Amino acid sequence: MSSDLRGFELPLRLLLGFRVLIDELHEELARQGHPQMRPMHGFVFQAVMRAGGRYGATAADLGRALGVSKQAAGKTIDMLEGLGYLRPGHDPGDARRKTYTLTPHAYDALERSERIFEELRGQWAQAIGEDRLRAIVEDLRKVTPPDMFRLDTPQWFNAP
Amino acid sequence: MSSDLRGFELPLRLLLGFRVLIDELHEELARQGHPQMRPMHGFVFQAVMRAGGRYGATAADLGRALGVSKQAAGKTIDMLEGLGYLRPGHDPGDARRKTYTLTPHAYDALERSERIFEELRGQWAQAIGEDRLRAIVEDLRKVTPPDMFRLDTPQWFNAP
DNA sequence: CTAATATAGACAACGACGTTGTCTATATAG
DNA sequence: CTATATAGACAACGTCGTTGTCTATATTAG
Repeated sequence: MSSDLRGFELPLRLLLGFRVLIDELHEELARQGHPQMRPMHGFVFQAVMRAGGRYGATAADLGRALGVSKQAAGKTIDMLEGLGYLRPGHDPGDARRKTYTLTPHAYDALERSERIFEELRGQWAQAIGEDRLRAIVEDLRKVTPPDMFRLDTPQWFNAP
Repeated sequence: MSSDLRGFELPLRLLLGFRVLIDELHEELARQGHPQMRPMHGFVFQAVMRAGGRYGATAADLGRALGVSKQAAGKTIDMLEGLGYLRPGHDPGDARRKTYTLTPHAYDALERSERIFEELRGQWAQAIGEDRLRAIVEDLRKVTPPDMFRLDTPQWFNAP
């Protein structure tokens, strides 16, 4: 674990940091009534809110937002509807659009995620210092793109 | 992109940082004679070196190291053998074991990856400062597990 | 030495999840 | 009015993971 990964350590630590946060988030979410939530879902919820129009987002909207085909987005929507996180609607101005919006259950999950992330952030701040933690986020902003929602769906992202 | 992702920003930045580094690595690797390398492969190479015995690693070794089934590991091995990154051998002390070791082509890829990562690290250091960059890695060590090689194979990790 | 158990590897069936392609219905632009 | 673009449904398929089964080889217990 020592000398043979000088250059490899930075990317690896970034990935591990992400995974630690996401894994702990979902362990806690499961305890708080959302055992079916997957890492991908939070991003999908965000995308549903952003990508849609006034009456919600369509599969095509979602596909564009997440960087997948509309068919793949449609399957994700079906699953989330089945889990009670999305509900169908329609756009009175365009009969083609079959829209979806977040249910209260989904907002609950988002709010809980927010709180859990803040708790985890607090733990990290305790471990490394609030200033250093803030510095990490500020620094990463300088070297990462501003658009956060093209994720190209990693598979472990979807793992149960 | 502003207020509705307070708690979400830290994990997202970590992921984006990882993706930026990995994507740029592979763009450059492709230019340097390794267009077929995928994000997963570097980890597999590391695992082949670590997980195996004196005569190389088997599919079962690799599966354990990467957290996937031996069948999945076997398919990965087949692909990497086809690309010229692994070559078969055998263990004189155990006729069951069908071992694999890295080819010179794989070592070339590893060395180039190392150099490219150092370059990217240099770019980041220029953007945010060498001390801050070092701090990021040191801090992340404190909040991430020491064992880095259980990755559970994300799919985009495998994307072309 | 032999018998029971564990492990390596091959093979097959299957499942999750993504893709592309085709088709119809509705909007929108010329 | 007509041509083009887009939404959505449906189907076929590819990739990559899984589990289950089978044989060969090692290892351990009696």
